[in-house]
Amino acid sequence: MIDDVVIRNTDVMEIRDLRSLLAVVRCGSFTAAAAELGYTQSAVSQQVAALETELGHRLVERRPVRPTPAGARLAEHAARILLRLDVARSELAHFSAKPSLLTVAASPLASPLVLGRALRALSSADPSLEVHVRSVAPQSTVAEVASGAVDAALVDGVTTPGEPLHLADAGLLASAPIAETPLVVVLATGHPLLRREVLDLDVLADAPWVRAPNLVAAERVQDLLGPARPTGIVYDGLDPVTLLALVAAGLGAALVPETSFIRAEGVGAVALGVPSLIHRTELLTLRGTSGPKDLLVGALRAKAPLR
Amino acid sequence: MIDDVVIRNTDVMEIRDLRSLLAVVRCGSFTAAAAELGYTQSAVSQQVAALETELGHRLVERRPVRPTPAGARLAEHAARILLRLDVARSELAHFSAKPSLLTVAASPLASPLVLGRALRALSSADPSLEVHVRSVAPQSTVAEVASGAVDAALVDGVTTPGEPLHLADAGLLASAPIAETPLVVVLATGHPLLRREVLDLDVLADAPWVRAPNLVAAERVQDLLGPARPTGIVYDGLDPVTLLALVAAGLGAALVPETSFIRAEGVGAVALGVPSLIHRTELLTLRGTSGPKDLLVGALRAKAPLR
DNA sequence: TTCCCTTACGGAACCCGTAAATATT
DNA sequence: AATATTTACGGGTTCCGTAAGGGAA
Repeated sequence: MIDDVVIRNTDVMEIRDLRSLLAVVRCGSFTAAAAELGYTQSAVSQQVAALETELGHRLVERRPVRPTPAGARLAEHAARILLRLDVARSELAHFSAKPSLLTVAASPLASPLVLGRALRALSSADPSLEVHVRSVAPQSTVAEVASGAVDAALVDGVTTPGEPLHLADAGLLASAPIAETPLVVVLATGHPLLRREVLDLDVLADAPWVRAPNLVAAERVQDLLGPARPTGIVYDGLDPVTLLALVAAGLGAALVPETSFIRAEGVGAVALGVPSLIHRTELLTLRGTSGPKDLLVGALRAKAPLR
Repeated sequence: MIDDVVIRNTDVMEIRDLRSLLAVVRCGSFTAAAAELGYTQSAVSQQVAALETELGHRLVERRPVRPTPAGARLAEHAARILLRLDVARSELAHFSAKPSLLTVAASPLASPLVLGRALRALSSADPSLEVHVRSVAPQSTVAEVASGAVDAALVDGVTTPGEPLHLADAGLLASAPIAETPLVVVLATGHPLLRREVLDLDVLADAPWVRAPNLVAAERVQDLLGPARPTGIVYDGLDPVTLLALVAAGLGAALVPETSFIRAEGVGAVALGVPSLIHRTELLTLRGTSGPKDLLVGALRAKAPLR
């Protein structure tokens, strides 16, 4: 009759609640988050409310649903925790099964020629090994490896020479350097800038760009371009040939790794005159597990220009 | 009547279970882990059993209680997840409160002179600011900051010149370099090796050591010494003067940062002839929060020899 | 009104503690 | 036999779903 009220299991934050918070923050909606999680809106609402009372902070503003600073920070932690849980589960799964199937993801511009040569060496070494390769956007390679959807992933990105890409928490996944390639600016044939030997970024700051976030994650480039938003269009696909076609059509410039492999009608390339920027390829795998992926790691390191 | 058996919430691993697993692995005993967690042995047993069935792997061997490879790996993940949860909670706590009390932890050999000068500058700049300083072993500084027990921590360790100490997951805590100091070997006065200009490690490999893991975390040194276990005694305290007294008593050599501050009767020092090893001090704080600790960061960076 | 989140409430599942059983030294 | 973990079982709590309530566009 008195206050036999039990506030709440003021225990530690639990994974369930953190996952719901993250879904709400990402979806911008309780309803959508619930659908994604397989709960009712009510359940998600209660979970977030429980977190908020437990922590004593409002985590998301409602109408519109938008994270508070505290909520955004907590969601960031939650994302890393959930990623680590994925990795943990995937690693455990590999403790028992050891199939003769090797699944590889590769971002489209991640040194496909090196991958090709390595896989060829692999097949001739062990013809019974079945290999599956899939193209994914660089942003999703970490999740693919972490969830165990693939055994290994080739990723590429823009960084400074010798500097790793820092794709996940240090030590969460194993990453091996594979290649570093100069960056070039591709332009439509006949573009006046093509006459130059090298191109500096400030020359290109005002030029229209064809941005392809799924092909070249270019935050580093944007940083150097300064606060000025690059003009131009966005190509959201995964196909380098389409990107080059858009450039050839005169829609703007694009930044790609120099590779003698990709040639296209109607485009020309000029070296990028920014020595601190380079295109780098790395191989991501789970740590502390063994399997057919180790063969790939070995073959790639053998073929790799790096080290 | 039939099989209305509900196997178990095959959901995600939950924090509670992971924490119990970690406690069991660390304690080497279900009973001790339960006591530490405030549960009964039975509860801990059930939690670990639940994890094992959910993941389909035996995680700890019983009698004696010892983690399997899979369990050890999972416990490692669990430790990092729990640390991140601590950080998250501490950060959230700082989103509201902003007291005029600054609490600092420092490992004993972490450039105490620099800290002193910085704190003096701080006090004269803001006399109303109350400052508490506490000495802790270097191994526990991360936990102190993560749990919010202190606002900042000065840590020292042995590393390679220019190389950070890598004390936590990258980006989990903010770390600022403060100082790098050469390492010296201290020996009892009259020791024949004191006549040399520099000492190489192989000369010292067979010599007796006074190891002080709470003063100089020396895994890096052990690595270089090779598989041969150093002989000698272990000093488990936090007091450099006691360490020097043990050395002066002739119990063995010790490795400490060169500092004109600490002088003791009966010991002499020789430079360590291993240029790849250096003593480094860093300052750890929470990220994304502000408070009186920012003043300390500023004052230390101003006084710091580095950068 | 409509949409979306919150609150109320009830039932089912979960989780931990007590206690008996079992295994190892 | 003593110590330590597992299993059985019961009670209290938590948690989610249904459904009603409320506020903003």
